[in-house]
Amino acid sequence: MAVTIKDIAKKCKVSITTVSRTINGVTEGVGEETRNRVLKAIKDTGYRPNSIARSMITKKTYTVALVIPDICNPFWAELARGVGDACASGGYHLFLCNTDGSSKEEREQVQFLRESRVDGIIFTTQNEEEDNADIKQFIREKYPVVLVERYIKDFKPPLLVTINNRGGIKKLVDYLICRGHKKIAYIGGPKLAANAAMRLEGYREGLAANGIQYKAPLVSAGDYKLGSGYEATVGFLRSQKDNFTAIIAANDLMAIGACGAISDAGLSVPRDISVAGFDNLPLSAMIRPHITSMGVSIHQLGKMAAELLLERLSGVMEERHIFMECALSERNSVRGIKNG
Amino acid sequence: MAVTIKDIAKKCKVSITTVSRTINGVTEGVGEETRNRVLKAIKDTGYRPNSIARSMITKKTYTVALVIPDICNPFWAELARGVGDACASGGYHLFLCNTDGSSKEEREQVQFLRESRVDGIIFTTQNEEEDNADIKQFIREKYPVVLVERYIKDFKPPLLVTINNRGGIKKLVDYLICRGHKKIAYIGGPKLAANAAMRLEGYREGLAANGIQYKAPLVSAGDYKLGSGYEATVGFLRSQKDNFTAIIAANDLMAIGACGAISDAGLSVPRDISVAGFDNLPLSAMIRPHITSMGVSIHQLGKMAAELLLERLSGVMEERHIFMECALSERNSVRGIKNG
DNA sequence: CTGTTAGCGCTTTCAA
DNA sequence: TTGAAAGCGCTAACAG
Repeated sequence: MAVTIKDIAKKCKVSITTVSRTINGVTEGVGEETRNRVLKAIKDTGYRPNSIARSMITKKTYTVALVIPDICNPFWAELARGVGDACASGGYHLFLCNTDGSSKEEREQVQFLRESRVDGIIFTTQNEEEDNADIKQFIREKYPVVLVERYIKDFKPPLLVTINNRGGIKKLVDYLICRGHKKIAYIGGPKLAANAAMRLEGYREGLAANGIQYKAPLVSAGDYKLGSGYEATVGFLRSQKDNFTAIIAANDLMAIGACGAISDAGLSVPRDISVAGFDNLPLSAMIRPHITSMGVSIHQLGKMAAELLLERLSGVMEERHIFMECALSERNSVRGIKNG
Repeated sequence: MAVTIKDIAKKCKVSITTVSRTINGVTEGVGEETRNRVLKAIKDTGYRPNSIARSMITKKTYTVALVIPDICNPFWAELARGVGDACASGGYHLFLCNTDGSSKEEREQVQFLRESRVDGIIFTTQNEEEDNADIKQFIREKYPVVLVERYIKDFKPPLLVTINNRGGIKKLVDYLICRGHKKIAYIGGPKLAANAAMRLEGYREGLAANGIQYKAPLVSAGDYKLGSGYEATVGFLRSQKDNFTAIIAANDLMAIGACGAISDAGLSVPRDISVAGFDNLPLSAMIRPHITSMGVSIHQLGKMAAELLLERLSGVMEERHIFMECALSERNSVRGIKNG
């Protein structure tokens, strides 16, 4: 059996209150000598206060939950690290929950909050299955929740971190056009994902701003996974062979898939076709070719989300919406051309 | 304030004992009619039992902690997913802790166990800083801990999952030799890592078994990170140009780095130089070239570790050592040659 | 400066 | 079939 506050009290012949005070660093109300005796007993026995018991009274667990689709996806891993770092700095611990996009797991975590196991939750990504009724309800009840890149129709959550998707992709289009490309294919995200819609908008807007006509055959919908980028590119290569000189993928994973397809077709990136991605995964700078990508610091994204949550948990009740701007990381998957 | 068991009891005009029984599915001792009334009240109020209070009595949290160096490393992410999946299946929740290899964070988690916030811990990787005194002590005290790929000198933990590093690399050497390679360079892991030593042993053993002499200049020590694979390869290319036709990297990340260096030198994998890795990361099958790699299923590795822990938590006290065998995933970073 | 007392929300004997 | 009461390990008034 683990040693408890009672054991220490008995050992030192003081009350548990005195021990409690010592543990909690309450110097006032404990004599120097007593205090040292208690401290020594704690050290000798290896006593650790039972934080479950403590939580029961304080209603604080110093624990938060992060809900993501899949930690194996480098984007979520990076985000999780940012969240984890911020939590650690703030003295919080982190629950990890992989949902694979299912809302069942999300509900699980929400229960966790109700069961007072966590002080707050960070939800990421759009759940495509339903209308987020649970989360909406939950936020209305003032539970500490922060949403990351999650857009709920007709509902503005008090704590939200988002990326400028539309603006980011638009800047990427501008960039490609500056580099001489005029025929730019686009591999989008899942039809139901809100941020995919925004990215697509950015693409259209970018073309329009440069007086280039939008062409449906040059747009394909992927699922943000590598394979779909590959497939889409195979499709472009088959049916649109000479109608594009560059591909923008709505995320880096699909851009990597696109590069694979191009390479498998015996062509070269960027010599034959340029490819640009979105998200700016650290991975994109590691592989060949290094993928030129638009994005925010994902680690920072996670960090900010966690900081927002911790602030809220420390009592700050203000609404906050952090809107992160994208920056270009120019690498070598895009080349300049003369005649698009 | 959240609704408690008391509220339900009051609402139904029964004792909290009756409510408790209903919550816990104890049918004996609760009348059909009473039971339904309670169930209805629970549903109406959205009551969730406070699991902190429950844990205090039962001494169970249904929570385990996973301690890894860095979730951003795809190896650990994959492992974490395996652990997470097994935990979810068993009704457990998962704490994630990134240590960056520092033992401070590890100690943190151990405290967590002492504070009865988690029921058990999975520790991964060798801590290179010290002698694992804390963990050893902890295991001796019979705390539920499972070690993954962690080798502690003169100490056999009761619950352990390891990879056949030596045998795996040896098989990889055999494979390359079968494919005609005789001059095989090797990029090892960190000098202090126990599994790096085993992998190096496998390399030497593989050469010896095939009557090939070990040559120190063809061996370089990396740190399991991509950059070190790159650097090592640059070194080989500079000073050992014609002395090798293939490179074995002690992990896939370094193999990817090696491919990058080769490509940057204007050479091609596998045409000019073959590269093989270890770990068999899913990532290795996604990039170009697809990296031929030896390894175990990382997801499975994590799953087994978690299952071992959950078994232990369910009362099984047997010692278990799972020794996972490696398998080759033949892809296209290695080519057969006639004259090594 | 120190201790007594009353819970936190729940489970678990033990009686009724 | 039910409930009263004790207590998990701790904090937090409130006394002394």
